Amino acid sequence: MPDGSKTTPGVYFALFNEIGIIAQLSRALFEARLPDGLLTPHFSVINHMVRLGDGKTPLDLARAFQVPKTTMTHSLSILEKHGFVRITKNPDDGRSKCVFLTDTGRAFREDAIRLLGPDLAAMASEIDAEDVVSLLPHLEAIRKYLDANRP
Amino acid sequence: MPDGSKTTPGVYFALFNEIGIIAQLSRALFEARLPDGLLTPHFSVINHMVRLGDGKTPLDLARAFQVPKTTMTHSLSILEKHGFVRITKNPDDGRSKCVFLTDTGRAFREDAIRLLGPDLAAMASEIDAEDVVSLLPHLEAIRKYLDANRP
DNA sequence: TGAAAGTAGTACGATATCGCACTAGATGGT
DNA sequence: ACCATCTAGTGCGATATCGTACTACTTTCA
Repeated sequence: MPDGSKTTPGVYFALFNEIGIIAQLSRALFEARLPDGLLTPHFSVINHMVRLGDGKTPLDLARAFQVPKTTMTHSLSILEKHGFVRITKNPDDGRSKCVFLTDTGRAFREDAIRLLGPDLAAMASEIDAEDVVSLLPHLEAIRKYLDANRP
Repeated sequence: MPDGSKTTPGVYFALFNEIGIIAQLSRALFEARLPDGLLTPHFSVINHMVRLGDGKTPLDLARAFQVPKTTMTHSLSILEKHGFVRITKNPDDGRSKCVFLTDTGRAFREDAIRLLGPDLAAMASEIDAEDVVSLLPHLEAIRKYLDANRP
């Protein structure tokens, strides 16, 4: 019992343990395919803007990724340095800014996805996509619970 | 289709996205309950040693947590500074060392688990433990696949 | 046994993440 | 209109993570 492995809390321990390791390994896999200095967070921000539209504020993005705004400021400065995004003043709010994708940014994402294709295809041959689909709602529920109960 | 949301690769994107966010949120939840300068990796190493036995080498631990050995060296130095572990020479291999738990380290873990109890109990009321149990084998399969196919 | 190759750990430097504190601008109550 | 309060973004400092390169020791094999 002191190890918690059979108790109810132990189940959640095990869950977060597995998830933490998967997050780490999948991140490493991603980054092995990205060009030189680009990391998962950089790709993720671009990907998010392609999927859900650009023009959001840095704080919107920070909230979407559940990171402190200082972290997002830093990530965006990297993306801007690479020419992947363009950051403008927000005409509706003098404190704020807006982040827009550039063609270079879109191309970066396309390239990354293309380079990642073979890895995901290989994975699909061993981890059934239907299985993954059935996992997603449960993970989503856990994510939403944690998000709603943040410290 | 360019967003990948309906394609097979898109499913894996979504999976890793959810998992990444859950890892981040659960980590933040953990750390809110840990004393001052202690973080999840510190707790995890202690917890691992309680569950699976101490006396392992730093490299063993690095492999168990899928982190570079330099990261583990750093984590262990923190744990040693706090008096949670004792690091000795390995009598069987002059290059190597052995990491042992101290009573202080065990007490730290007990305290952390106790402080975390209410959070996990609250979670159990919304996220069914049986659901989590049924997720674990799938997550384990994914983790093992990723581990076996590291870059 | 002696040299080549491999392994454990560390030092160092680069970058990421994040908390704290500050500035500039917006908002709300009087 | 004014002042208190709140909010968006940033600068700074601390720590975590990780790659590279190095040392010391071990193993392998001729």
